[in-house]
Amino acid sequence: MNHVRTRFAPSPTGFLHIGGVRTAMYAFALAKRHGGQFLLRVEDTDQTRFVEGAEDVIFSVLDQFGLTPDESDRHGGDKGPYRQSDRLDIYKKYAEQLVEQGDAFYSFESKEELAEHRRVAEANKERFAYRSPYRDLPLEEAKKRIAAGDEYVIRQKMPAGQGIIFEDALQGTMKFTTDDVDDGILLKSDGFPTYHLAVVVDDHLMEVSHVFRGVEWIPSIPKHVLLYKAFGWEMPVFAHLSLILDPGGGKLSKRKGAVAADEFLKEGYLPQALLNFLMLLGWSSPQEREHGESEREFFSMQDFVEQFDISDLNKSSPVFNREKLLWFNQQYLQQLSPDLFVRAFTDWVDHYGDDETFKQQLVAAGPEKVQNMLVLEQTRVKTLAEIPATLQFYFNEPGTVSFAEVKQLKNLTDEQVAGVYRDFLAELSRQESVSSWGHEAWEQSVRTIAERHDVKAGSAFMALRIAVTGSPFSPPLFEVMEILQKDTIQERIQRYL
RNA sequence: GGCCCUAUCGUCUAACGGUUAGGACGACAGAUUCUCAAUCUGUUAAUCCGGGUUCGAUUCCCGGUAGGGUCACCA
Repeated sequence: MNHVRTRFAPSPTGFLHIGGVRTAMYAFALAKRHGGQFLLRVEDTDQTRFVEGAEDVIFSVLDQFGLTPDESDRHGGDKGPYRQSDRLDIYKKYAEQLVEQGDAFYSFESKEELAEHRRVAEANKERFAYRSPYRDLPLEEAKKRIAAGDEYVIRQKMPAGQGIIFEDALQGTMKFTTDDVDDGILLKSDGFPTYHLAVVVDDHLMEVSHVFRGVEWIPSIPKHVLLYKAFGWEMPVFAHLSLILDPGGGKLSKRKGAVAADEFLKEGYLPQALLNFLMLLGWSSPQEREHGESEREFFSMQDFVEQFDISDLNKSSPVFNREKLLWFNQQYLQQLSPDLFVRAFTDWVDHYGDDETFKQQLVAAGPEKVQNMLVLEQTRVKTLAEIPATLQFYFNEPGTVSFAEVKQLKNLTDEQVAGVYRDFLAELSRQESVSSWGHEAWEQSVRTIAERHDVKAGSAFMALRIAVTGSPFSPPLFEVMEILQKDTIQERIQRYL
């Protein structure tokens, strides 16, 4: 495959759907696999949907996922401009060319006429493709009206009864007829192109070789095919990607959690985990089949790039399974070296942390102590966002807990619990520090104390855990005490006496 | 409703005419453990239905059913 150029072409709506990341990833991978270019084009032809700062979101998200474009408005490239609103004169020129050729026409219907058509179509229960009454208006007459100041659009002139056969790299062969297709608008009355015109013109001019886009574009394929034909341009290879479905049915929606790419990041997912999860939604490695490596499901972006091919994609639509994503994230979190884990968390706090008190507490504790705390959490959390809550007890004195509510302590007498606390405090006061006490000796002491008061060792640990952390769930007690240090431990246990 | 697409455990998927239909997530059970996790082991569960084609269909064809997409001066 020579000269592979792919593109990602989002609209700047202010947020990037997680499905868009998957589309971009596939496009990115194909380009990289074949030593080609991956470009980013901003499709901002809908003025009514202009959102301030939306382009920043797109660039920032792609960057965080490592899907950095080779060409774009911000990365350079000689096929620009890469923002459609900066290409208006280009679209106008090509639209007018089509009019001159007879493949499009100036059209003057009012909003009312259009609404009437729609009403009739609906009443008939069946939908007929729209045929504009202006499609056969002599060009001279149309030009006169325009000169007179009439508002106009340019519509594509759909031929009657023409079969269209389309070959999709993923979907296979599809057949359509122009009788089902509208005389669709190519150039709007505000001078902006519609998607159909812009996408064809741009993909050609930018020399895009492979187009990845969602299946929602399939119904408009005939329009695009006819445009390529009218211009006499060769079509790129198309792959219409399945849509990611919501567990509740339909397109992945916001009902149950995030759908925007940066929301997932904010929720504490690692980009590489997200990417790995996403790539498996509709793709499976060819190596599985060849080598029987059916158990493999961890792929770095590099692994993916090395083996990605359109033919390994699935046509059916996958359901977005948040449990599995969570599992992937946990796995990736665990695989991180302690240093990288700490870095991932501190980066996350810098980016998304909104608790100023907590941030100050981290600074006050110092990097070494924070690292010690974090290492204890590495196998215990599934997302980075869970971490702040788990560290609270280090910084804030926990409330006291009623033992009656704690399973292991229910059957103990007040005497027993108090005895354990008093003896432990006595032992502790003899130690220089928790660290110098040492894990072995510390644990032996607790066990001995437990025995002395006729309490199970587990219950003694639990009683201490509750006093020190305020919760029946915590990281290993000795390590926790080492971080908290002698004085704090004494104070906290003292509260129960 | 018209047009288009899809259909293997609850979910993601493998098996490109011949397998005891495999793996992963989840769930459940056990092991381990000072708790919760993590880890290890095991169990659970699928070819949508009906016709063909074939010696033989998860796999090919047709129909049904179900799900999805789309029918804008939005992309």
